[in-house]
Amino acid sequence: MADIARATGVSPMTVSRAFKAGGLVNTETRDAILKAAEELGYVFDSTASNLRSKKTDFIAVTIPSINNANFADTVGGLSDVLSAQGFQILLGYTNYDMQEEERLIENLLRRKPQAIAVTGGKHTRRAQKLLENANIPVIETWDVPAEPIGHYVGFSNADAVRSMVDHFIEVGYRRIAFIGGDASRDTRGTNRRHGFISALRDHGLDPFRLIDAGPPPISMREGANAMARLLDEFRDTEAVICVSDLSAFGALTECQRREISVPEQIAIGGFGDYEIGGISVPALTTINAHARMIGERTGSLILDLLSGKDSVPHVTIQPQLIVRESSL
Amino acid sequence: MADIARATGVSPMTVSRAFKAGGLVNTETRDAILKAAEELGYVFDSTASNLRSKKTDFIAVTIPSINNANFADTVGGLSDVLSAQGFQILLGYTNYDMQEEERLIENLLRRKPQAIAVTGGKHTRRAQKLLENANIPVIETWDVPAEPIGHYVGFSNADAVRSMVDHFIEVGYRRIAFIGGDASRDTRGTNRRHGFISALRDHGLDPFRLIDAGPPPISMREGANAMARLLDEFRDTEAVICVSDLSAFGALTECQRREISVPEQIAIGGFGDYEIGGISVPALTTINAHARMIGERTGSLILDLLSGKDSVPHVTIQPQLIVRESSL
DNA sequence: ATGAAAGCGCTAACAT
DNA sequence: ATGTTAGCGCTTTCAT
Repeated sequence: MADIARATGVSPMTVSRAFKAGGLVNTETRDAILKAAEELGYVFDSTASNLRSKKTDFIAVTIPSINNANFADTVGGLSDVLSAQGFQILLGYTNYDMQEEERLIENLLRRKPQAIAVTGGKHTRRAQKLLENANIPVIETWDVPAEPIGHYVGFSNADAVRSMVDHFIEVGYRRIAFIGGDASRDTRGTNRRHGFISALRDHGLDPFRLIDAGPPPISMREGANAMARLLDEFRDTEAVICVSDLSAFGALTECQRREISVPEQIAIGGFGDYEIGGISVPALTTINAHARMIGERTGSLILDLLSGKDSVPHVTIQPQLIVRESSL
Repeated sequence: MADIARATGVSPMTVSRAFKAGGLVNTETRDAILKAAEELGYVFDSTASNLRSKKTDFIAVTIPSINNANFADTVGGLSDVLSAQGFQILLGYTNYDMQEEERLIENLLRRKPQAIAVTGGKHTRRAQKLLENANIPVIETWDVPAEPIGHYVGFSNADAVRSMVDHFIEVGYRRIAFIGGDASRDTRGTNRRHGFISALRDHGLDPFRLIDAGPPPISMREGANAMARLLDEFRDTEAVICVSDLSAFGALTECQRREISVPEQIAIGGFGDYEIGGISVPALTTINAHARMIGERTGSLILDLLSGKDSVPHVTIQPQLIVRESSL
């Protein structure tokens, strides 16, 4: 900036102002400054700006895995809303591990983000404390936390699955199984399984057809393997709900390999409304959790909070049951 | 840091050293400092560190879209290699648009990353210049650039498709079509189509069965729509190669809906070795471009370059043809 | 509309 | 092993 100031015969402060959006600078002066900057190959140094102004325009975001279309959609929504306002997302992957999440949150906070959005409503004690003391907006997503740290944009995974169970029962299925929902790592999957269990109980059915598909992420292949076990262990199963569309599609392919027709011999439901479920033959009944909208709402909430606008503390998303051929 | 220094009776400089990895600090002193830091709820401020030390530990990365398993894999590989060494990735999405890429690169460079990895080997003139003048390692990926800016980790998309054409012809297919490869935005897709065209010509076949699936990203649905057009326009087609596994799977579902058997009535090939292709029924013949390895190699290359180790300037990945049921 | 002075919170460089 | 000094490149604040 000093070089540009010298070249244009103004003070560094005027150069600084010329680069800001609402800078109160004479138009001609600004043009001269921008021209000199381009000629000198000047690149604005935000590290200095960050330090002095205590504004980084970073938004920290943690997701379990980048390689999941649902979370990618959420980040996409967040990114579109926030980068339009000049924010840069600092993305980190927890790999579905709360210890890893803690490390990640600690590292991200050192970068002085102006807000942080985390996936899920359950964290280590220390992570919880770090977030509480960070003194920036904290938004938990994809869940309804038992004790929210700050704000949240989420939904009840259990209730969402319950709505699918109700649908299956209404259509006439009774011997219903569930695939996935590892208790050790994935709270959302676990909540979905809990929702399944309590819904079956409420209908007077015994929820013993539970197939463990291992810790997340649950691949299509693992869904297929789980389906194989289900078909072997509980031959009279009429319907199965899978923890995600990916495992549900894997389960479908296992049926295709065994020439078991879906839904005539067994119905299948998934979760997440991934693209695959809408185009597979048969198409998969699923729950649309509005992944992208979660990101967009989180982004708007952050913008409101940072601009001091008053805003609702909690946003509850309404997941939508989508009935397709696989359960009819 | 001053507070911690006061509380522990040392100088701020010692506190600073206590937080560094190889810090030459007395063990007891360090313990006392870390304890005081924890008690005071101190969070290290990297914005100040970044400015003073001219090291941000940021690595900038641009990809066309976050919602693509191939690019997500590349970022995953990059992230695993780099975050283990304390680097934070600054991710940006170009949405398959070179103008958007230019804006993105300009913004990312202001953050003073220590290296930048971009997807593809073609950029606007200005983006090219920005990268050249950035004075940090620049790595182009997923392609073999005509004029590399710095380093690259990639492969020839055209040659990869050529290997698939060779396979199709060897198996006996002659009337072969190609779906995708929009010329306006996606250089990788375009290169694949070029590879298809020149391979067919080399085999003495006329490559006129080209179905445009629109600008990227090409969804499964768009693949299905393209397949519908192919089946209507060129009824005697024996085989089709799609620009990606996603469109290939969409094409497969269109065949399933029309009760056209694959590969008996028409063979299908994809690109990218997405999970879907390995588990669909029939499984899809594809090209594994080693997306994750591209990320890992790019990460290692960056580590080498930043640590002054000498390293090969260009890494050429060897894509692998994977023959599955859909082309037998 | 522009300028001058001061300082953000660290760490490079040098000293002991 | 630890301390002192200075300063990274911006922007806040106050002045004109």
